[in-house]
Amino acid sequence: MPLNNVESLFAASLQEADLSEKQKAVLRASLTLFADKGYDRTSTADIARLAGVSEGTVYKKFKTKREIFEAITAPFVDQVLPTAAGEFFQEIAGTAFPDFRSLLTFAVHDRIVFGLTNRRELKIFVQEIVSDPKMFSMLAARVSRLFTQGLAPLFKQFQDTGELVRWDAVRIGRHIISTVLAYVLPSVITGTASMDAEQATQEIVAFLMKGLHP
Amino acid sequence: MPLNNVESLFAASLQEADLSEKQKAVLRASLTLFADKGYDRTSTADIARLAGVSEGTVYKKFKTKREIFEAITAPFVDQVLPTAAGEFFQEIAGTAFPDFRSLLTFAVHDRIVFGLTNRRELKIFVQEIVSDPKMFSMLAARVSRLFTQGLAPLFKQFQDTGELVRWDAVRIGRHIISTVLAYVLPSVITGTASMDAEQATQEIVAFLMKGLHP
Amino acid sequence: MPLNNVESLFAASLQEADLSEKQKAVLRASLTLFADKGYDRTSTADIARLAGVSEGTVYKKFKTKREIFEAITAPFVDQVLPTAAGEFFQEIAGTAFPDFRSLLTFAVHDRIVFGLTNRRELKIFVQEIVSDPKMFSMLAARVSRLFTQGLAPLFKQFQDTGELVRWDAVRIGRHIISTVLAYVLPSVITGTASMDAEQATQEIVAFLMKGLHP
Amino acid sequence: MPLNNVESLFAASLQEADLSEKQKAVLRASLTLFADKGYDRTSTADIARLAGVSEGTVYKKFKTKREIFEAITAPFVDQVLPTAAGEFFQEIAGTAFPDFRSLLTFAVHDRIVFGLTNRRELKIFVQEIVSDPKMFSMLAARVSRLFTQGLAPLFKQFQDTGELVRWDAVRIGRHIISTVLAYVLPSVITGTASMDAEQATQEIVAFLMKGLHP
DNA sequence: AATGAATGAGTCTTCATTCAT
DNA sequence: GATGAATGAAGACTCATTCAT
Repeated sequence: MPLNNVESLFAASLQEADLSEKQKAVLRASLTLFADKGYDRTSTADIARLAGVSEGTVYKKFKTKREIFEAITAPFVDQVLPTAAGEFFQEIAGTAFPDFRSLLTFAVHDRIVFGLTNRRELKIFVQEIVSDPKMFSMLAARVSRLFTQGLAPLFKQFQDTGELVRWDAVRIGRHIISTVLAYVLPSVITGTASMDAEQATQEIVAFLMKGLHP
Repeated sequence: MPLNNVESLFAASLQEADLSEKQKAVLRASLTLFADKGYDRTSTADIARLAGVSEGTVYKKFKTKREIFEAITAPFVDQVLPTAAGEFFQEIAGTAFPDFRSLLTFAVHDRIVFGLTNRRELKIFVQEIVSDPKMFSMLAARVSRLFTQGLAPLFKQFQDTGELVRWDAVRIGRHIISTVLAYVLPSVITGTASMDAEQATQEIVAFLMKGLHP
Repeated sequence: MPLNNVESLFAASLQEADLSEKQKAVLRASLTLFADKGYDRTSTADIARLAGVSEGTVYKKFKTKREIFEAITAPFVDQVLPTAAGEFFQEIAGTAFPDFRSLLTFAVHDRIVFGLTNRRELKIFVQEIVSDPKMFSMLAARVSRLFTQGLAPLFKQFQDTGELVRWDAVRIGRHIISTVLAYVLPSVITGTASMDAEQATQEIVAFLMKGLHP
Repeated sequence: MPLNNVESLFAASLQEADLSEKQKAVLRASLTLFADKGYDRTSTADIARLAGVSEGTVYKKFKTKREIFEAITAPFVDQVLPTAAGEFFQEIAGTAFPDFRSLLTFAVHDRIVFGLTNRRELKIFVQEIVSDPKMFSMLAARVSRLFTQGLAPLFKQFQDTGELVRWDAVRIGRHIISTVLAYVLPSVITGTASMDAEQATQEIVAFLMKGLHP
């Protein structure tokens, strides 16, 4: 079963050519602090200190503190989620899943690993979603589209074989996502990685296979 | 089916005798602003303005901004959650549920109504949980105890009749909670109440009854 | 040797008819707090709390915080000092001091007891003098007048008998006062009364008798 | 007779390399205002205005208003007093004083000049001593030690030659200090320098030579 | 007379942001 | 590109004072 190859999404975005070493340090420090204390409770002085640069340097590439935030989260929402979804599809398209359980097992495990790997970015993201309803709505719409457009045909295939209940794709997606999040979010929020991805996958799949059975 | 009779938990706490009308306005304004913009992005000047009082009045009863926050959330975590759980148990104990579906339907519906009714307090709560890992851990421990101590015997009863899968109480609780939250949290975060509690209850119960079947 | 009979100057001023029991409590509390923490660091809320009255009551008799201060210090400077001086003179006039040592011993002991008795009032006074040059100048002028007008004839008498050096009255006064203060002020500032007035008088007189000898 | 060469103690501390021109202006303005109005009655806005800088600048180097106070007084108590005492001793050790009068004349004149030169720092110091008994006790202990340890041998020398009364060093010190302060403090408190150091020295020495004679 | 809730100007402090070097 | 001193607009909080009851 192929593993998620976008493990270090943020690290990848740090490779971008137009960022000096110090700018990257700023991003890294911001990521740490935003995740630890939240955006509002992190000062630009904090960032400069942890990054080991001057306060002026923080503002050389990024015009505002908000821009730093976006440099961290925008890739996440604009590229990473779709990209991840894209790769996800390619995996799915490239692999002939013999049954729904195989697909579910792969998908759940993949997303758990993704979530744990990008734990800190995810936490920043979650904090913002909870504070900013617009961001939540945007994300919800995007995920809805992913299910209604991208995944619906796949679901139909398993619904036709009698392996998947004939609910609409969004409802199915909602059940899957909430079940996965129930295992991933505690690690994201507490910042600990103490989770057995294999065991979690087993438990989730066992529950979902029954819950989503026709 | 008995309905949640703690609908107006916050309103109830506003009745407390030692709060003047203006002090109550401060609490009300704080609740609104904290829920809308978050604790950090709400200034005491904002609160004073919305409450229609001077900034000095804000600090007459509450010595710090944080105390206002706690005046809103502490009742929630210290009394409301246990109280709600207590009433919940009394309902359950007082009512002889003929089967697991009846219990589940009641519980799910009750919590959905509770969540929607206390939408704004819940949002403030969620914002803090996401920012403060300690609060998350505390809440997780409390809920765990609720399931392992309070609900385990009830679960056992239905496990013996073959209606409920023989998983441990925490895992069962996790699946139930995450499924309910998947329906409630969107309303909490966006601040809209546009949700059909009956329909949601039906969908959730249908899913859980299968997922938690032995 | 007559003893200072104005021991409780402040207590006396508290007897005034136009002060209710609560108003007196306000004055008492203010005296304590001003002496302990200084005028600026004492809030009217502190005063109300220690006096056991409401904040409104503090302002019933006294229109401003400053007025409370003056109610404490004005008697001190306007009546107490002159009054004390007056009584002092009467004692001196009434008593035929056989020699300068007798006069000095009486005066020094009297002023030490006076200072220790009114320790807290004195401390408030000293704090204000140090902060407000005008008050210092006023006091200096008053004391100068006391010596040049009131005491000069007396000094002359002992200068004529060869018991007292022929310096001007202000200089003599300066030496006497500074020597006495060197013993009294430490107790005033630290707020402790741990001082032996008899021993101090002896030491001071021994030193002054030599220093002021022709 | 050597003159005190630490005349501009504060100015010297302003030369420190890690202070920008504006930071020095902040210290200078604070010194002026603290001396004029006292610490509590000086606002940081006052300081910024007089220094010609923004309020933010005031807090760039000094994290609190109290730190500014300490930047002014700490050198005074931690370095200046001991240093001054040290130089004072070296002068005394380096110079062979033929008699007690020579020593006294030098010491008194030196301390008068020192006090007048550092008039404003001294005033701030005095204000704090009067408000804060702890500071007074600390200073008193330090000065006591200076006399019992550093000066006692010197005193003994003159006591053996019959030039100095056989009182303990602290008592001798107390008489000297109070007599000097009687001349210096008026200038310190009123902020005027209108004093003839030579004349004052003469008067003080004349009085002390007699008062401290065996 | 007494209360205590209410006020609003003012205080210390923080912080995102700018700019001369 | 990088620095860090400087800014000034808020921010949380205090407090002397007032006034309806």
